[in-house]
Amino acid sequence: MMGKQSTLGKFWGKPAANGQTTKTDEVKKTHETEEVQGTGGSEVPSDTQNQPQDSAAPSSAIIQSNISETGKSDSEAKSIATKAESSRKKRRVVESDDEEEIPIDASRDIAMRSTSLDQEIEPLAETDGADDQEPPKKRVKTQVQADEKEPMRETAVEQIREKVEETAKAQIDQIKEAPESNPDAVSETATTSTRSAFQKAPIIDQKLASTKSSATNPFSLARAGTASIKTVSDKTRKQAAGAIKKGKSKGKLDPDDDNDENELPNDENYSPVDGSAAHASDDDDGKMRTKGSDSDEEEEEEEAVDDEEEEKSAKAAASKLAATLALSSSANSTGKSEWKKGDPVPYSALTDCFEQIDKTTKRTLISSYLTSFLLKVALNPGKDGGDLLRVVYLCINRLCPDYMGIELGIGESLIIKAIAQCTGRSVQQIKTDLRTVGDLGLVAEQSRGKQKTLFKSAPLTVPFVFKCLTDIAKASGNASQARKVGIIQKLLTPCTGSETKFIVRSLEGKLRIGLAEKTLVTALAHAIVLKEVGSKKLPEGKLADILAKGAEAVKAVYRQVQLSNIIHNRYSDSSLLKGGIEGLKEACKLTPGVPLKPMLAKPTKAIGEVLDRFEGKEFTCEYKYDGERAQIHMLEDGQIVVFSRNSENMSAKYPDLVESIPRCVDKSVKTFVIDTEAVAYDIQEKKLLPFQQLTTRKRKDVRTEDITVRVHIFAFDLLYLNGESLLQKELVERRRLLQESFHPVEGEFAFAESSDGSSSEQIAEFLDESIKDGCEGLMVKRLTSADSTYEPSRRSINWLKLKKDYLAGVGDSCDLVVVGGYYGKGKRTNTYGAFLLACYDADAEQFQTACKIGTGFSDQMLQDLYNLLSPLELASGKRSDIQADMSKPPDVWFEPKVVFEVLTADLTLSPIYMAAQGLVDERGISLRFPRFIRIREDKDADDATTSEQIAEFYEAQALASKGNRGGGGNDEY
DNA sequence: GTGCCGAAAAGTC
DNA sequence: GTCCGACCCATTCGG
DNA sequence: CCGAATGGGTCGGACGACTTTTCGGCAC
Repeated sequence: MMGKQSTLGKFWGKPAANGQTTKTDEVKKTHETEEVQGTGGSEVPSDTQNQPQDSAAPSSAIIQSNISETGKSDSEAKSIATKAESSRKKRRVVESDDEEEIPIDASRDIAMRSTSLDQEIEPLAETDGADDQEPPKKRVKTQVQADEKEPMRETAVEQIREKVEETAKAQIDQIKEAPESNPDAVSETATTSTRSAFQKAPIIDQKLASTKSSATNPFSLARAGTASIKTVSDKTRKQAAGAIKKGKSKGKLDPDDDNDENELPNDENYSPVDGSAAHASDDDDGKMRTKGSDSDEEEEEEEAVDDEEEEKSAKAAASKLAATLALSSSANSTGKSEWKKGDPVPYSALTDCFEQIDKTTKRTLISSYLTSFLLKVALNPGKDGGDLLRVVYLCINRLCPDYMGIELGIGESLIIKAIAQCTGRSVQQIKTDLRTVGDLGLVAEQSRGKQKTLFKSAPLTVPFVFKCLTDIAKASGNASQARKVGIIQKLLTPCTGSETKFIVRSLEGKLRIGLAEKTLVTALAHAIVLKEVGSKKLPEGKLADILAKGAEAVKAVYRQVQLSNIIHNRYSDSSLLKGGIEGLKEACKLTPGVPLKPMLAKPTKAIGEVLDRFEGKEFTCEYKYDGERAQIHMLEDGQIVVFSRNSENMSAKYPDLVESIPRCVDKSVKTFVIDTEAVAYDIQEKKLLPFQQLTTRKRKDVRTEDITVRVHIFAFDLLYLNGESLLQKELVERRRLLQESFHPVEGEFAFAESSDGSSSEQIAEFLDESIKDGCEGLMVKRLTSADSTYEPSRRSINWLKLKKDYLAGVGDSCDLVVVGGYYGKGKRTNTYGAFLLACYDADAEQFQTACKIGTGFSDQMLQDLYNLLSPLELASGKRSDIQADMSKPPDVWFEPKVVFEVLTADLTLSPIYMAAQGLVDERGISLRFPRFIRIREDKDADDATTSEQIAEFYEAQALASKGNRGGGGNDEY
């Protein structure tokens, strides 16, 4: 133990010696006399890397194996699973006609009801209608896929174009009369061409290699590697198992033999799966880059260069993308992700794509993988044409646009329950696995993997999965949880291979593959462009150019309108892309009633940094109110709608605003969108109330009469006025219009306090003021120039926020004892992911929990902390001198010994933490936004911040804002 | 059935 | 909300 | 002059306190 201590000592930052001292230190000078005797450890953290891993004591060996050996958990799981297997009940789920339904219907209805967006959604409605009438096709087909009749295509480019061409053609006449039976000419070519392509993948490879210098350049680089850096966990292994039969959907399945046939050779070609990409070297990557840009230059003139250099860079990027795209498309087809024309997209096709994405961390690659998949879907979007939309939703874990507020109502516990039932294992077993594996999806997959499937159910399809998810979301009321679990089982049962994993992750709401909305938008944009380009022959530079432009256009639209709207409006109907990219711009404009992503601000560490950035430029400082972001819209009919920061419709929560806002608007104003902060307000005292007060407002079915917490609006931006979008205007202009169009109303509406001063002193002074007035700090914004436009989510961080606790040495910092630990998940698997901290009650000689902490650690630190703390785990559980709420105990208890220095923004009264309980309130005190700073090596557990100190901090904080807030801490609630 | 309580989920920061 | 890490892209530095 | 190093910006994913809402289970 000792040995370890000192070894580890080297890792930690220096003790307080020359670092800043904690607030605690100052308060408590008495203790301070002790010298920092640099355990040899107080050296430099820099040698951390070189530290031989085994240098720590014995336990670390265990840890080590734990960490590096994924196999371990694997085998564990295996044994458990085998046991469980016998008891497993087999459930055969026959896909019902449910599948025929178009799930989107539901959401559409809701949309119409809950917001006035009928217009927006119209296009979708149409198609739905059409499809609904379509008689359900029975798709029992002979589905021996003609495997390969096509001679090889010349190049990947050819291939893509061809695919585009024929399918596009086919699609049109096809949709309405869905080719019933066997692959007719149309559908066949579509499928086969790609399929054969994929089977020949290696050959293509060679060809490409030889033709690299040819005109097809950008595509030829296809083989850029996915030097997979990710954990070589079993997912790769499993991949092979993830075979799917396609081409059939309902009814009994045929022997899988034919599948296997397809499968094996493919795997053969593909087999060094992770290596598959491996022949692709970084070299290639490099070449690709340069070549791409070369060609670029050649192509220059063509387009009116509206945007200066940005344009160029975007192009370069796109050309690269174009290149990777080819790769992805050929690689993509390696998975068995083909499906027949008119058939619903197989879920496995999607998960294949996910797997591919999961293997890389490179965003461009991710994007191109996705692009080629989306393209495929776009060309063959299922029988109702809505699969693209569904796929997109599945990619970002949504069911519908945010503002419709459809939620799954499913969390970890329920999923665990479902998995347990589905695999016949106990909830406890699953939880145990979760600890070691760190991901429920993987746990589920492993659990499933052990089961023998006697029957094979029909494979999952995207529409079916989507339908299940919406069903889950819709379920409510009595026994709804059981129903949800039932649906989950229905989903899980037919899962093969990695499908399980992704189903579960979808339920959890986290795909965890490095793909999220932003990346998806670019991928979608590229897919759309490619589809438009279709069969047209273009010089490759041109293509890159178009790609870039398209992406830019779609992104621009995306900034104004939710992603889902884009698709809703344009891409869900069968005649995908009616209006094309250009039409898109027209169709998706900023409209009152449709929320846009609010602009965000970047944290700033010092006033100096603000000045650095805004040197010599005009800027303004505004109060940063401590409330809730509220984007308020007024529609043409005078209706007021309030959206939250995450585009949730909050109108129901703020009926008072709906009533009062019109009073603040000038007569001339017909429609608007303003960006504001809603702050709790004491109408009697005319003071702002703390955030905690605001959150106690009811959220649903709020009637104005029984509102207890009044709200004051502080407006700081105007995005739309009388039919015109102001996003592109400079902030000065927007602010001017804002002030012209609205007028403050005492106790209800005001403009955010602002100051245009630009010296360091002025800012500092204003910052102090803001805090005295009960705000969090300042927002600093450019006033003029192109950098002052309102750009939702682009340079998403064009505003700066300046909070007192960011400023070095200003914020409250405490030294707290680590008393408990929580196992980490995801990338924190195999270390603790968070810790339970306590302060010290000197009188009672007890430790009182104060907060958990899970941020501020580097990966290395987390690792080191595991090594340091795991020996302190108490087998016997909580020590009796630790006061803690036991309803949700940590995974492990520690002997109180290690002290963390922790920074916090605020202190809050807590329902569950014990710190300083009884000193200022019945409740204990906790920390808002706690983050780890360093280990206090120089402190022992009983040198930690004491309860009294915590209480003092709290009082001081209440005092500091007394000027404008309800008095002290006691009478607030 | 009703009312109460606790756990889970979702959403704010 | 905070924070870290990987990637992308542009710029600068050094041979 | 070109490749390597550097640095800022983005994006994704770990994790925090606290509140209301919803649902299941239990006692009555």
